[in-house]
Amino acid sequence: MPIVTAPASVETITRLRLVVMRLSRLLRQQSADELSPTLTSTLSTVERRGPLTLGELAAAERVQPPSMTRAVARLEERGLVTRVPDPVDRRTARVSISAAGSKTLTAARRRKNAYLAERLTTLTAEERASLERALPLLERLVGDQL
Amino acid sequence: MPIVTAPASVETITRLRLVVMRLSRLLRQQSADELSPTLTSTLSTVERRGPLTLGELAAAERVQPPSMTRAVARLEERGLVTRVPDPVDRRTARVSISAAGSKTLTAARRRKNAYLAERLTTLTAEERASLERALPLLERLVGDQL
DNA sequence: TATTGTTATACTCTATAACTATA
DNA sequence: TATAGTTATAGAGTATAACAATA
Repeated sequence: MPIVTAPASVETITRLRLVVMRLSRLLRQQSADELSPTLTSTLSTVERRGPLTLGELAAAERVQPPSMTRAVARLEERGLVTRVPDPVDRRTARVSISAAGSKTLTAARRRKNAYLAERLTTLTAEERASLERALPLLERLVGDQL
Repeated sequence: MPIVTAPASVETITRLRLVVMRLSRLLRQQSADELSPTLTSTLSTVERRGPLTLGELAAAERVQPPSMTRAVARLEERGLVTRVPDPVDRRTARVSISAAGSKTLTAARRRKNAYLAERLTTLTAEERASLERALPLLERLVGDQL
């Protein structure tokens, strides 16, 4: 471990930005037919963190409330989430995943993962381990709390 | 190098997908006022790989030709790239970065990097090193050829 | 008044399909 | 005919501003 904590280099940062944008584009294209990355991410958060208000969801997904209104409306149309009005504060409702939502998410995950998994086979086991070690760091970068 | 190459776990792949989408969203938001991630990425490719035809650019950025037509048109409007018609094949032209384009890219890089760099300060030097090791692997995942 | 969420509107990015110009 | 690129069109995702309902 180095003693001096040099800041990340300009080149590293630039490459990180570019590779993230390109990878996200690839993932978005790949999922054209199914649940979009945006809806998948939202549905995953609903599944993982239980019933949430729209505002909490927007904060978790780091989008503005109108964007989340739209995303939840789509998920609801497709029967993947339900909204239960808060009995105390009638301005809000809790969004929960439905049985169909869980099922859809599982199936979507399988297909989406298959695509990435196929690309990951080009890496050695050691390289994949290296990638796994970097994963929590990326998550901290986006402020992901498990 | 290990003998057995265990496949990446479902959980790892899922997390990789989600974190990439969230990070890309964060980066896109952050650059609302300046050069968008799409234009930045395109301009970076033009800078790095020299004069390219529109088709070559589309392939490099992994978008369809109409998307690239649009991106290049925007960059051209803003004087960041130039198109030089191919003297032999008059259907095509070579796209090059302009002096203004280089200048803009450098400035954009500085601002965009500042944002990511700030977030990277929450990592230890060792963690940043870990992230740097993973970077080329992510690049291979998207098929980035330097 | 303040907060939560929605509606209205606009813009970027991307795609597919159909077309034009050139080879 | 085949290829390179463009135009037409559509849809997702996101934002800001203005609004409505409730606290």
